[in-house]
Amino acid sequence: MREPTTPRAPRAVDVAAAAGVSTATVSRAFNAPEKVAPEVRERVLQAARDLGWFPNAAGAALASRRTMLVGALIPTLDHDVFAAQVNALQARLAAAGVTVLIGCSNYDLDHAAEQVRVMLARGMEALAIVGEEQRPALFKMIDTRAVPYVVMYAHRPNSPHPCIGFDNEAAFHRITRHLLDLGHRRFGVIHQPSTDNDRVLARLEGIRAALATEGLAIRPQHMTEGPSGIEFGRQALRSIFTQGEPPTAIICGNDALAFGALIEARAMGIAVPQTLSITGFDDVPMAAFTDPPLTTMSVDNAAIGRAAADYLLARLQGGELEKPGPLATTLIERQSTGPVA
Amino acid sequence: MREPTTPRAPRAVDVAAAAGVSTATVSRAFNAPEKVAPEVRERVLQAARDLGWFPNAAGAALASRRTMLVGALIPTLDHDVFAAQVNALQARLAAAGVTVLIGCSNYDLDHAAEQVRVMLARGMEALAIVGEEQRPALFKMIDTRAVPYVVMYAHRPNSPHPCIGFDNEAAFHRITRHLLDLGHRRFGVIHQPSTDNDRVLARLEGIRAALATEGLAIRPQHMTEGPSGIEFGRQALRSIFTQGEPPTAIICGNDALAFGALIEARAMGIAVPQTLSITGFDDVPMAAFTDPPLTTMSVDNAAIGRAAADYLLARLQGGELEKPGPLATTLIERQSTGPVA
DNA sequence: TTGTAGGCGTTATCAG
DNA sequence: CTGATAACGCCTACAA
Repeated sequence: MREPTTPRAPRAVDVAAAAGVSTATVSRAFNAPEKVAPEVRERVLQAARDLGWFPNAAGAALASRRTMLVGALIPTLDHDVFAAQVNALQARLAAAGVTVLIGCSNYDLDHAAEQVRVMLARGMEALAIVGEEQRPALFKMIDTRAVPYVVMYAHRPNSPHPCIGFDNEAAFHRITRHLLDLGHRRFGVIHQPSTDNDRVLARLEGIRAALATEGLAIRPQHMTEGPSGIEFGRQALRSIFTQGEPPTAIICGNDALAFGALIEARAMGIAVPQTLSITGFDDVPMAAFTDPPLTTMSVDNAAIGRAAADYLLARLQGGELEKPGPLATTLIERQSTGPVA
Repeated sequence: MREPTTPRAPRAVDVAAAAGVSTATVSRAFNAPEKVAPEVRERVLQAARDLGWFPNAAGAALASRRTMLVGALIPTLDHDVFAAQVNALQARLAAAGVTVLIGCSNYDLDHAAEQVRVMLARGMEALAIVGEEQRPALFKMIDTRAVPYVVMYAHRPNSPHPCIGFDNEAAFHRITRHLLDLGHRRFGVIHQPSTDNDRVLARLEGIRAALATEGLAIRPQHMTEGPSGIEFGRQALRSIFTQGEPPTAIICGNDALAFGALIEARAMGIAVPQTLSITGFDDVPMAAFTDPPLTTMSVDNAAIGRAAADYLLARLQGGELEKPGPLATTLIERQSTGPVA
């Protein structure tokens, strides 16, 4: 039979009374154990255990002016890439006693700014934000409060923000170069929605710039934009192949889109890579096992999360760090790309 | 040029002074606008905007004894299933002004209990926990503080906890039945680590019970347990097919394992479904596009998150609800299963 | 409708 | 090493 517990949580005074000390000593026993006589400390800890007490964070935050809270603002959790980053960020920060609060913007800039407001109100000591394309008000709030922050996932050389991520433009320049080297001259692109999305925009720019070095450009009808996912990849490939002379290479914004393209190519009897080369981005586990295996770019998302955590932790410790450099991406050449026929 | 901002955040008194009212009115203007004269309210809101002020959550929590915080404890974010649930939970709760704090246990029970301790210390008003297999201390802490909670993802008919999820045992009973109906009599299983994992255990029990109705059981060498993922799926299939008379049907704990089995079967020249039937679980997007398309079980994870949010919200509003029933799962019959040869 | 004043639970300062 | 005591920022009776 459960005793009729009072839902009221025990407080420091209760522990103090039980241990026969003052609340100051209770506090010290938890936050600065070395300042308390071992014997007394043990008595306090025991009393706390008995009562099931631990410091109330709101009270502690108020008094100490430290919340030990860091916020992570991402588009959505429903995407491997962001989930992996946050997961790593969180693991790293947790080890330092910092709790991570996650906010999702659902790719909506106003929503993102609102989330940051909430986070700041909740006393985040630092922030990790995905994407530098944000409402000015967002960065203004952060600035006003002088909260350390880092832009995660993307890294743009001339960004005014500290960024931890890879250079999207360079990465897609690299992919495009790979295809150019294989002799391709007619390209198609299947990409995610670019509105308010600096990463996608940078990727498109990387493709454009690489092609321009050879005096090439993509025909408008071979540029397709739509929801990230297998379904749109299929649709887009079919659309591209019914719009005049088809490309010999298609660059996809991520692996899911590439899977869709691969599937539809097979359905349409288009030989990959003999007739058409296809590239992805992310290198998800399945990419190695499609038929043919997908040429794609590997990004270490966990490393991004860890690096962001380390950067923030250092800033919290007071350091004025210099802006981090870009993280590397690796082109994984598999069999979905080949020399132009 | 940015002015030399004082990093010190403005407080309610500052706003009060600026608006020529008392702090009580400032508070009311934010928390009970209807109790403030429209004109005064506007003045306060304007002053707050000018100063960039919003209530400090720690102070508010302390005074109001409400944190508007709900915790979600999951094994890891690095898994579609949990990320989707949390994403939906969070979206729903955010609409009610509640912030979600996520904790990851990494499948470690001690870590999970520790996370709950932290969450409780931070004043969570309610908790959503994945899995009912937990340290007794975890539920004791929750009970002691009389915090509303719900076990998410799994639903077991006789669980002492309020559960929002599907019945793992019934789901795998159903899959097994499907294969039995196709005439299969020799089975193999490829599943995730079962240690401390009630969902996996329930699934295995569902398979066992279904087979028992036909007087059948799985040979030990055809039961394989390992890390969830394509790689182990491949390995396990190969192992199963080198251990005496092979099964004609293999039940996998999730789609990733099934993908691995499918890939390895193809590599070994085993015809699916003619020689071997394979089933997955989760119905991830890719499942519809493997060769052959995968027979699997569809679970609406977003619905689980939403239902958990609704349940918790109702509890928070004071209702003593009855325990929710199980959510449905749907068998998606594709071409990776067929009649026994 | 508005103001006054006390308290929420902890930590930090300063004596002792 | 330990104990009073005063913040911390806000909310909420209660009184006006």
